[in-house]
Amino acid sequence: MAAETKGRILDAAERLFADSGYAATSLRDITGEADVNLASVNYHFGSKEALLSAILERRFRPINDQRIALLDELELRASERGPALEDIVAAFVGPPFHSWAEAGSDGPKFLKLIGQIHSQANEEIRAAFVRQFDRVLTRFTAAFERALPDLDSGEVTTRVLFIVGAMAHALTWGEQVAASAP
Amino acid sequence: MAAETKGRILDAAERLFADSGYAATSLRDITGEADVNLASVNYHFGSKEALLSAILERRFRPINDQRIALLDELELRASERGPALEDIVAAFVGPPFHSWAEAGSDGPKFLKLIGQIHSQANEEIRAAFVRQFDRVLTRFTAAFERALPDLDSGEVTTRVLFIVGAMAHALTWGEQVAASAP
DNA sequence: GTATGATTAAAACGAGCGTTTGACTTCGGA
DNA sequence: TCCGAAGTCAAACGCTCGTTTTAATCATAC
Repeated sequence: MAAETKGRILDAAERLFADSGYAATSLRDITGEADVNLASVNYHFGSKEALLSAILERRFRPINDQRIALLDELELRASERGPALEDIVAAFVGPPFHSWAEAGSDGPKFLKLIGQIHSQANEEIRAAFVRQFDRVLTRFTAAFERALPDLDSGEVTTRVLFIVGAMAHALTWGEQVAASAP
Repeated sequence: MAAETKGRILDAAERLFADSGYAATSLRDITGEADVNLASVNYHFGSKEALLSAILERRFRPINDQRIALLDELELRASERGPALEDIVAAFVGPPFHSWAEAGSDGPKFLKLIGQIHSQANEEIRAAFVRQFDRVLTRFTAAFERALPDLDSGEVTTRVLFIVGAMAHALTWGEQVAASAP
């Protein structure tokens, strides 16, 4: 029963964190939704914060692995000047949306969580999150700089920031906009 | 002393909400930072949520007024085909960054708050926030549709979403990126 | 069948939360 | 000078929070 309980907690917590944010979601909300005992969160994960880390780990690892793999492939096949800008963007932006399409009805929830996390300012959470993306940002920023040799690296960093922001925001709000579109 | 206390609460709450989020910031944090009595928040504003509304009101009204004024001016001077796309974008994106430059050291904090609010999913807060921007989004979406007659309105809505997201995210994270830039 | 280790259950802990209360200051106008 | 409204203050309210504890239950190997 252990694995099942852990999974139910992860699923419920992911859904609730995505909808209401980390601070606004209580462990009682989570265990109530998952229909498990309150104490099981601390038993299986240790703390509320460790639970969040487990959620991020479960979802982001395959996405970031796929990003790196796509970029590896691009760079193998590319000419000496490196991959085309559009291909790099696609390799960066595609995987999370792809996961969305792959996952069942839980997909959109976890994408909303990404957007949610992006604006949670708690230092420890931010640090854990940024650490997950360190290798990805390093690799992609380097690829972008190679594809955009006329820009200084500060400008490239800023533009990557815009991509991430547009993506995160679309993941957070896209559902509502899509629903209200004619 | 009344006005001074109210202002101190507004300033401190804005700063703390921007740094840590609404749910994660307690009234004791706020009154401690503002060096006022705990009860004064409920005395002057009624509740924690009403305090947030007061902060939004104080900051967003002039920005949105300026956006509308800039768009009015653009449309007055424009040809029959309406203002240029870049000018509409500038009228939309400029005011919050402009406020940032105008405000003193408090400016960046309130811009971070915008990004923070954008991902706070509490329904009441979201509703109050969206209501503030209703007229702005209506006016600008119409202007964008006129400037981009080849796109259907759903695509325009999506692209406005990207602009807002890139902006909100840059406001939230730009400080850190700027600090880490070489 | 019973001992053993892993899991679940129920209850309670102390701390912090938003809010309310009621007494105490402050201070301009009668 | 006194009054009363406006504002401040310390204290407490009831409640929910994350976490811990202790006991009950389960599965499994002997």
